Amino acid sequence: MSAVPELRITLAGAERVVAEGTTYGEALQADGRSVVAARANGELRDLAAPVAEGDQVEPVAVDSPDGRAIVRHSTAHVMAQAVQELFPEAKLGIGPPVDNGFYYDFDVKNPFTPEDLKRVEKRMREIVKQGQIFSRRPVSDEEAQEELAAEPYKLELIGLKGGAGAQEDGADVEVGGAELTIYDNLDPKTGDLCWKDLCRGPHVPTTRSIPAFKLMRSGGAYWRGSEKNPQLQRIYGTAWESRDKQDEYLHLLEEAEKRDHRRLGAELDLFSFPSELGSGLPVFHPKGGIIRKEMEDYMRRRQGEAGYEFVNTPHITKSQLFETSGHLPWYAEDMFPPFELEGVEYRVKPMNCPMHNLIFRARGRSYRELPLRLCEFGSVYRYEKSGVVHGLTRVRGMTQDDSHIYCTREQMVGEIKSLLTFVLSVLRDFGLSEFYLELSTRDDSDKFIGDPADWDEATEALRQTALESGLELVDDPGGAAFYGPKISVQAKDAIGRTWQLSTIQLDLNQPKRFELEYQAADGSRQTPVMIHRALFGSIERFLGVLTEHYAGAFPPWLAPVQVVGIPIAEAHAPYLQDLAKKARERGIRIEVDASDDRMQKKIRNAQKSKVPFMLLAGDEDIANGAVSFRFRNGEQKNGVPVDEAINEIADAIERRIQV
RNA sequence: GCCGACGUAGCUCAAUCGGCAGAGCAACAGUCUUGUAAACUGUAGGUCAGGGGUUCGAUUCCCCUCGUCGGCUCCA
Repeated sequence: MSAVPELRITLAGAERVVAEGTTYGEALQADGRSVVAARANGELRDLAAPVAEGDQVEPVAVDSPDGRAIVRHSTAHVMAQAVQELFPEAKLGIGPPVDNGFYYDFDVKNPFTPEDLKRVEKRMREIVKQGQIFSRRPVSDEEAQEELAAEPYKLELIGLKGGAGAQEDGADVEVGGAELTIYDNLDPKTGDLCWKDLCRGPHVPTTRSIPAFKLMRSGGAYWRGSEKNPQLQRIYGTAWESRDKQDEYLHLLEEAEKRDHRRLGAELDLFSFPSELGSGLPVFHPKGGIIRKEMEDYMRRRQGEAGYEFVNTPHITKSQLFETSGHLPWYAEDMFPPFELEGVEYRVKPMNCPMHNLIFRARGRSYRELPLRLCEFGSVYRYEKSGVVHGLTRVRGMTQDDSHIYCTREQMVGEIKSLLTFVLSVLRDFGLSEFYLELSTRDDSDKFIGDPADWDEATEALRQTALESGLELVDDPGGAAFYGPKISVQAKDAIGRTWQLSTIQLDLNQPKRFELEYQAADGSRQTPVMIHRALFGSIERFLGVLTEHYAGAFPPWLAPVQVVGIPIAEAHAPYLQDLAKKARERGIRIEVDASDDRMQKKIRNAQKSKVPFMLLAGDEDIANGAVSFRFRNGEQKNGVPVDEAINEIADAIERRIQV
């Protein structure tokens, strides 16, 4: 009898010798709970897989990003099993882990109802409790095709294996590697096969290794992400390494719901969406109007300081202008339909750039004028498809703080660089502090116009600047505007969500199409480079984002009402009216609540409307020429002399601080 | 645009298995007024999203339109 051969491996940096046939789980002494998989030579593996000579082995902790993804992926399998048990006719699509959870797509005759989800979740809990074993089994293409003959979508994936594009739509989760594998779910007592799925893995060892999960919602989803394909029914769920983490996540969702700008917009009387106007067409009420005005005033000042020139252009134009710009051939389905006047076709504008081009072209331009920075709060209208309209973040009528900068090719890089600095400084003043950049480029699709060489040059200029900024840069291939590549600034809000705000787009096409020219120092005529720049994205969207970022509790400089004066009793109102008069002279937006509510009710009302400062006055304060603060967090500061109080408020407004 | 859910007073929600539509808050009126999140009493408020159909009778059942919400696709 020969001795069992031995293998040398490296475990978490230390050399070890183990018997052949040892699994990663054994080598790592993994419990399948805190450690759910292994990483061998960089590859994720099942704990049940055998080690190989020379392996570098690391544990994959359940609370690591990979660990969570594995738990989520395994939970998706459990869900699919439950669905097929309850709905035997359901055909499997794909079921990958995603941020915070997972989904699985099914082709079913009838979409899932909330009751269906409850049943599925109940069955899932039974499966988890049963502790079914995830067992990996390599198969040939032919074997897989035979075993999965009843799963048309899986068959399609087998055909795609390794093909380009498989990675983009999540299909690689099913058929990622060189060889196909099927995961069998086995009854832990009898070893009987309960269910199986084509899958790359790895998985947690048993369904008991899934610590916490919950089904969230269902909805339609196109097969492989294309609207040309049939629509499947997707169920989303969340799964976590512990019940606590899951509760934390669910709590975050609740928090996000409370911050929803659509809810706060109504509660704080900022804006509304009258259905009489049509979908995606907001109106701003006086309080929302104040915030907009503050935003716009601020932008006017900053742009004035930064060498921008203010222009104005109309909302409609002859359609011909958009032929020239290239919008109609490439962008028409996003535009409102034309209407005819005096035998000529007109359009509502979806973008301001063509009109700014006409201003540039209105007379001969000299290189001495460049960079020429035209800016406008330009209202544009886009025919957004009915299913995508969403609060202020996706509307059909919006105002962009739009600017078009015309410069020489030599100035291009410097101009983009200073633009990026400008953009970030503005966003910081609005209280946003965490950013990353996204570089949207063209791919080989035919929705882009112009010479690829021009695109390359423009893309490189943007990339160079983005890299120099030191901010994280994420690639977004195929995400460019039809006329040029763009950098977008993504900002993180107070609860960690990111929003696309500013965009900086380079355009080497429109200047040619509009035959824009300037005269260079040597007397020659040159085509300028054009940079599109919307800093807020749109004023509407930015206001929506700020509303969610601040949860409606705007910093004093933006708050519609900055101060509410609250008399302790009716007799104290005139004193506060005097104070209010003084404060208004300092530009402070103050109201005195002289209603016949009781003082406590007035505080409650002011608190609910998220006013930054409450100033209370009763006999005691009046005797001392003072006033008492109540802040939004409930703290108070009593007996502050009136002038001092006004100074404190004026100072907070001026410095744009949050209180 | 596609899949699904939903639409009752300004807001949040009841009720009617087809038979005169109800509450709290908000609004309005009156009474009351002392220290940091809800005083009391009363009044008014609805073509039950809009249109069509079935029915003796529709807010309730069916169809269409509009709008909202959750997804997909798309996007500032």
